[in-house]
Amino acid sequence: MDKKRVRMSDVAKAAGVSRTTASFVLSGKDCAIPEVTRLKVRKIAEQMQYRPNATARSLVTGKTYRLSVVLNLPENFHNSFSMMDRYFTEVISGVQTGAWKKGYNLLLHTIEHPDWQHLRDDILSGASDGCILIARFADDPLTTSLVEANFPTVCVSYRIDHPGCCFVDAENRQGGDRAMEYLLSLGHRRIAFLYPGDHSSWGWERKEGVLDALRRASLPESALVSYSWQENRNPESCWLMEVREKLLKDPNRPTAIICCDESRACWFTEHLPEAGLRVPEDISVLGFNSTIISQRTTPPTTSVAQSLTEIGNAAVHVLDEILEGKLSAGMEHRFPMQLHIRQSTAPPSAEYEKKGSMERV
Amino acid sequence: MDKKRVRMSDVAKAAGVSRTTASFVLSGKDCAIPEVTRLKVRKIAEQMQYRPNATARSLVTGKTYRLSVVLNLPENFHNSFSMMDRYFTEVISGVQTGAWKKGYNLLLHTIEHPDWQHLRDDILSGASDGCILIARFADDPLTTSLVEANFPTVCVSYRIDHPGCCFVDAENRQGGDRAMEYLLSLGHRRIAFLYPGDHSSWGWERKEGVLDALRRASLPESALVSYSWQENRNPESCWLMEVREKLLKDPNRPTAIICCDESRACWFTEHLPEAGLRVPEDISVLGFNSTIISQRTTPPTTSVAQSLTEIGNAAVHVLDEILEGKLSAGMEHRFPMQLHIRQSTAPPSAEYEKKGSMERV
DNA sequence: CTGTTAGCGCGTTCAG
DNA sequence: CTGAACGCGCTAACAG
Repeated sequence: MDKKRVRMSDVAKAAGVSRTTASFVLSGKDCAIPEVTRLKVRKIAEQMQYRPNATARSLVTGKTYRLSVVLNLPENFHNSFSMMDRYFTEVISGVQTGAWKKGYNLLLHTIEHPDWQHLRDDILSGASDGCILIARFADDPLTTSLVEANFPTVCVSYRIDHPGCCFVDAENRQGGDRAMEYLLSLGHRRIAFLYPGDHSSWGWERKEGVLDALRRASLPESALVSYSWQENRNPESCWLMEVREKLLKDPNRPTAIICCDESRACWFTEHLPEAGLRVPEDISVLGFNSTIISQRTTPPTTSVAQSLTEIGNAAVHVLDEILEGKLSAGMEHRFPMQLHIRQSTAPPSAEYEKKGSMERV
Repeated sequence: MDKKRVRMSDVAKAAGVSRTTASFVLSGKDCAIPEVTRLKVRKIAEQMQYRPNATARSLVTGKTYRLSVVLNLPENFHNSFSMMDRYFTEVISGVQTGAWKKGYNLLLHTIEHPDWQHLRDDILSGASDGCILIARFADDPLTTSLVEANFPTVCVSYRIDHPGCCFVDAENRQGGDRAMEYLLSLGHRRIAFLYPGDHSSWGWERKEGVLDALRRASLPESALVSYSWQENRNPESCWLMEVREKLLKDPNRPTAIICCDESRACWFTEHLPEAGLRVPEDISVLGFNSTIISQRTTPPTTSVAQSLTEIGNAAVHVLDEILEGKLSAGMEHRFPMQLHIRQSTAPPSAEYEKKGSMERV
């Protein structure tokens, strides 16, 4: 079997010095130890293939140089890993870069079902110095419990209503506003708004932005038809198809859709035509995130972009500052959103426009 | 600041029992401790918000229930994180599922440049029980050094030439064979083969498979024109464009391309037409992996699929068995590959076919 | 069935 | 500058 790992005391003995000395030179402290001894100890350590034991070191220093990362669960439990979603891929990419720059590794907690108490215990076990939670919800008990336990925590793309909550997110309100402003400028006057529901801070914020633009244009809130996928517990496709059915049967059909989720938006871009609604001739589709997914639909989907890698990166920086004690709790970082106009949006067709105006009277 | 965490001894004291007793009931051992004391200790622990310290526990048990994961580096260093590649996304997804089933968390080592010695020390620091290396190369010094250090290690999608090397991969040779067989059956007689080079086990294996099919059809090896991107150190696009140039200028131009990398294959599907080569009319393109990336090019790209999630999942199982001592080193797991025929491949056009036959005489 | 004791490997203080 | 000594929080012998 494995011979025992060589310990620091082994190195010290072999080098003919005390363990203290060995400890000092091997942890690279700037204490006053003669250059000769330093070199000798290092050389012996190298020869003996000495590797410091991270666990023992963590036990005494209280630092692990690891950051916990928790993704949310996909809403349909078909797929076990939200990382399949391009959103997570990009955020994690930014987190990875930030972690590297600050000298952390990432501890990816594996979860398959919403057993948040177990997950909380795992996070609080001391295996990491802090925690980055990604795309969870405003009513998430896990987040609340971590923040209340005073565990260094940063939320990405959402926040909870607690004074100690630190988070990094996009300017969702501004993004929603921009999306709506654009559709209004094209002439749309009846617009469907598809979002997760008000338990999601980004869903809620984007909705507020959309309403801002509506009010600024002096249009009634009834111009917006909201659909929430919050309560939906059926497989994904069902909700999408139900919404499509409702759109088709609506006598006063919206001429545009704003959909807060990228993959759902893309589904509409590609699957409304099957049901007889051409995109963008009969109906415009506007989504969010604007990753490669939106770029590659037919036609490409207009989308409100956020810099996901930048957000992930910032999350690590904020967490690092908390850990360094440079930051008080309750910080908020926001990044702007930007509209990427593609071919899934166009002015409403004359026919629908006319019909719309008549009914508005 | 933070009050000290409550320790097991605090719980024991509060419950009026010894630390041993507390330890036994809190680690859920099946020893004979009266139900009353168990309940009492548990209740006190709950009230005091006791969380076992994973570091201390690991120090004494020698187990962390963490698995190290190391991705390779993207070959162009523009993008810091290979996880942006769909290949990694899917493999990690499988790894995550497997890890969850076996009760492990994942330790994602952050690396930005090829400082493999530092990375090796990090992996050998005892912060994890074993290691999964993904899509590295046959000559990778990191892999060699870990295997030789006898650290529990599983390679995914590659292997090194060492008796102790455990790996999980697809049947690359069979996949290459199948791809070539298919193109030959369409009538292609001159085919370009784009691969990383022979330092990559999958590149080499797929090439062997391609040659198998060629030999079986009694065709000369000269029917295959190989291009390797191994030596290429320029930005990605340059290599792609250079190959495209060479294809264009080839008087005896191949009528089909087999490209071992999915995103490169997709680039050809979409960017050969710009240069005047229609796909598939003038030239067929066949790639690998067959993820959503291949499905969504215009036209969709024919591709040899492998079940990446299954491979990732298997990697964890193999590693777990090694850790449980159920498995000797040097295991190999292979998964079959399957051809997904799409619209980027077709019989060679009559003109090229004729020209090809004349020149073959 | 419970308490006592000895480490796990390392960081750090405090006399020599 | 070094060695002895203590403690991080917990597990697991070994006695009582």
